[in-house]
Amino acid sequence: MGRSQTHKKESHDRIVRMAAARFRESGVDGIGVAKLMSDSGLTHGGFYRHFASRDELVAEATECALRDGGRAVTALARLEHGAWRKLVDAYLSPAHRDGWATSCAVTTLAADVARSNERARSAYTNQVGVYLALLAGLLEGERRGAARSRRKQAIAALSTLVGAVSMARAVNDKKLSEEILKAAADELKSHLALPSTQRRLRRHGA
Amino acid sequence: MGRSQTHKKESHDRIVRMAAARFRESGVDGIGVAKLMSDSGLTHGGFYRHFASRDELVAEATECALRDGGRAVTALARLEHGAWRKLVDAYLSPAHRDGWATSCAVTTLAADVARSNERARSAYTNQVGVYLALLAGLLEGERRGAARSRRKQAIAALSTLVGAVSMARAVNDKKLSEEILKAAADELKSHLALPSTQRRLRRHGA
DNA sequence: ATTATCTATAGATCTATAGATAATGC
DNA sequence: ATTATCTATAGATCTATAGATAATGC
Repeated sequence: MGRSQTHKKESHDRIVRMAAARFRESGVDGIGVAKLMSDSGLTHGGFYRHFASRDELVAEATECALRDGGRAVTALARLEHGAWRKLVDAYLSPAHRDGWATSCAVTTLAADVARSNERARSAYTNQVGVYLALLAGLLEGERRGAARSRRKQAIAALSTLVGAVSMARAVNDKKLSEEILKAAADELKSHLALPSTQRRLRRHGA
Repeated sequence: MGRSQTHKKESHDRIVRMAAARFRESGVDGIGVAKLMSDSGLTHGGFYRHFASRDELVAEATECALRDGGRAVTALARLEHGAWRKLVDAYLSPAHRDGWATSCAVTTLAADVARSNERARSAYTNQVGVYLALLAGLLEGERRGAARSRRKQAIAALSTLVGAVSMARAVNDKKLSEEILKAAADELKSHLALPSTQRRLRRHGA
């Protein structure tokens, strides 16, 4: 039907975006080329005029998925007021836990990327770097110690976000799932966003 | 060749243990029934006399993988001295990061379990409960606030462990990977294992 | 005329089943 | 005689390719 370069680029982007969503939903091994193409409104025969191999799509879709999540997190981190709190609450929300297709790929694709090609892994590595810089910047706003200490805190905080969402998705006890999200959010907010005196009071009292 | 019930149980266990390792290595969708059977020294035709479906093996192998990791963590948690420190250091060690086949399934199979059957998810849920009880128990040893607070801290700590290992595996920058493991370990050890006065000093000084 | 996409298919692999084989336990 | 495992195969699905078709741009 289409023959123009523009049309081809649109098809290419549609396939990549579809794969970025479906890979997050079903896992990178959970959906095949034929289904991805038909979901994108195309037939599977055309696939290899767009990508040298399935693996190349995996790389492009991973890049796309990471960019998605990155945009959302960056937007929250740039808020004037309460950026840390809002970022933590959004990341650890039931909506993010349940919204696989549009979720942060640093959590959702972690295991798939670890077993995937170098291009996907490099995109993941860069995105982790971006997140750590954002989080360390927010900690700076809270005046928390030296730069080296802030980086460590950023790493621990990102780990907590990723781990909490991973576990909240896997458990099939709805109460436990929400408890995990809430506890991780509370700890991240109380440990890192309050002046140290309040922090002590909160810890030892009610 | 074999015909005894004993022999059958041995074959069954061998298949489950093989699957528990291979599923962690390659992902639940990353290896097929035929390969699992030949790796277990059997032919694929016999598979369905052991399991009603592939999904049943996924459930049993997930239970087995979770038990593996659980044993290792429980052993560390029961140490008289420095249990918290040793547990954190072992979980966040390069050896655990790289040892997929024998690693803690709460991290390694999180995404696969989340998309898997209820039996696998229930096993995962139970194991998370066991870990939280162990960690909260260790926090009690450190005299840290009320039980409710300890449970929250245990959830945040387990999230940090799981997230740090997930990311350390996915990034393809060796230095960043080790930095993630070390920073998460340092934060977990300094935040939770020191008396609160030392904690304040450490945070604001060197 | 070019080329993005389509139809059709090769060859490999997947889950699952049917029936044969051969070691155990009566 | 029973039954754990084997050989063989069905039918679906997977990645990848070859050649046909039809819309664009000269």
